[in-house]
Amino acid sequence: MAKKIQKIKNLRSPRGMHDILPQEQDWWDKVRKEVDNVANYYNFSRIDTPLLEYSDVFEKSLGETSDIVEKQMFVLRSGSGDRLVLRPEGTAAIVRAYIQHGLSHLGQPLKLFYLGPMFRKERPQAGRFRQFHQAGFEIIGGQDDPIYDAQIILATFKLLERLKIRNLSLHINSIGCRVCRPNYRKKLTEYYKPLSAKLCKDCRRRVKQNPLRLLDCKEESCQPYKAEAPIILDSLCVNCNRHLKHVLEFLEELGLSYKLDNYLVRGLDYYNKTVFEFFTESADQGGKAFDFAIASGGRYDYLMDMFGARQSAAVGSAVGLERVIEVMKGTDVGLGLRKKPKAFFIHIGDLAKKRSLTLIEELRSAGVAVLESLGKDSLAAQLRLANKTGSDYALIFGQKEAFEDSIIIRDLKNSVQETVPLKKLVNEVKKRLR
RNA sequence: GUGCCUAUAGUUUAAUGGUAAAACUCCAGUUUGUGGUACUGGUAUCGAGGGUUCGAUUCCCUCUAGGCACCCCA
Repeated sequence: MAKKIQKIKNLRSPRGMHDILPQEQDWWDKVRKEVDNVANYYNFSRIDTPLLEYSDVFEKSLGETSDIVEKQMFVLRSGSGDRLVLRPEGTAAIVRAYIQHGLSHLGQPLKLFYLGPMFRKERPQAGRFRQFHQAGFEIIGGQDDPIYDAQIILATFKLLERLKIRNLSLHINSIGCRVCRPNYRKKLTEYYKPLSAKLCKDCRRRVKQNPLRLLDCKEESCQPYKAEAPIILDSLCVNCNRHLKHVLEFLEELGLSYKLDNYLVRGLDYYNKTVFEFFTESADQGGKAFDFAIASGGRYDYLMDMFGARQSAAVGSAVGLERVIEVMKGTDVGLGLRKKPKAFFIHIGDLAKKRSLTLIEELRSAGVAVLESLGKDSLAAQLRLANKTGSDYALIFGQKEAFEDSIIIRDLKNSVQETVPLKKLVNEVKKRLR
């Protein structure tokens, strides 16, 4: 008795995780290619780390109270009971690899880049997914020279520029260091505490838990207080101040315009001194408006410290590729892909069909882009496909031609065709496709 | 994780308490070896599970997924 095949119902990709379908791949190819180009241009070497890491890599480094660690990590338990997590970001894993393999020996600082999927267990929204892709640049080790901050920003800018992202605005700020940040936090808290009753619900909580986040508030009623709040620039220590000043000078030297944004604070604990985000305004007119960054980064000397690096200096950036592609699609710039000319092979009859296999192979190995649909036997259907795929020529090989050792080359644009001997096929086709 | 809205063919959208229309796409064909037009036909257990009902795609509940806001973030 034949077993009944049970259909699997409700097949779906997991929440917030998407298939990248063939129609989408051109965009991704373009992005991957430009990441590669820019990395090459600035001498960044590629590094790939596992999708899984021991949870310590992120828990200790991003901050135990950061949202990512508290509730956004996918945690797995291995057979032996180790806690593994799907990486929620790239930097911590790269620093781990850097330390583990003693990559400081490759020269300092080391310039690395990566591209791959990241995972965060968030509620999905436009521009926010549970599996998403980031490309990033890192300059690790050596001195905490502000020139590296500028180089990272430059490389990131160059990538976005090459991807034709218009109306970019670069926001930059310094969040100080272990010395000056606590001072600023204290000032901020002292300023806000008496105002507590007048603030929005979220801000009242922020005063106690995460004062820096007060600067992020978008609530109308809080804006006046925000405007009067002390800004971090006035609290920076000499060192941090000088660092920021140099970064800005370098950006000016490079002709990169920026907006000093005193309200910019980043979510991860490991940042110090320079933090920055790239926004795009193009999406505001029509289409979806993004009020989030498409790329961001900063200096993370403390992450190096935490992982026990000798040279505790590092700076990096990450680009959200889904967001970038979304913006690219919203502009009318398009991909500007040049179509390669191609030929479509058509067979008629059994003999011709059989011989098609070797003929097509011959063409392909000679470097000719050949399309075919060997499973379709009707001439009309094959021609229709040739037309739809945008092929330039149809190579028609039928019963008659198979006997004569010839083949028809048909120009699909002007419907002119010519019969040529098989021997000349490769050369004739190559000549025409050039 | 919280709140609100949504869920019908591959896609975009209709209608309806009595098992579903249309457009585009795709597939096949319009008499046997010539395409892009036209014409014909085909493709939906109406997100999943349960409940109310004689009967639900249509009403109710749960779950799942999507969107928006919050949280946070690329």
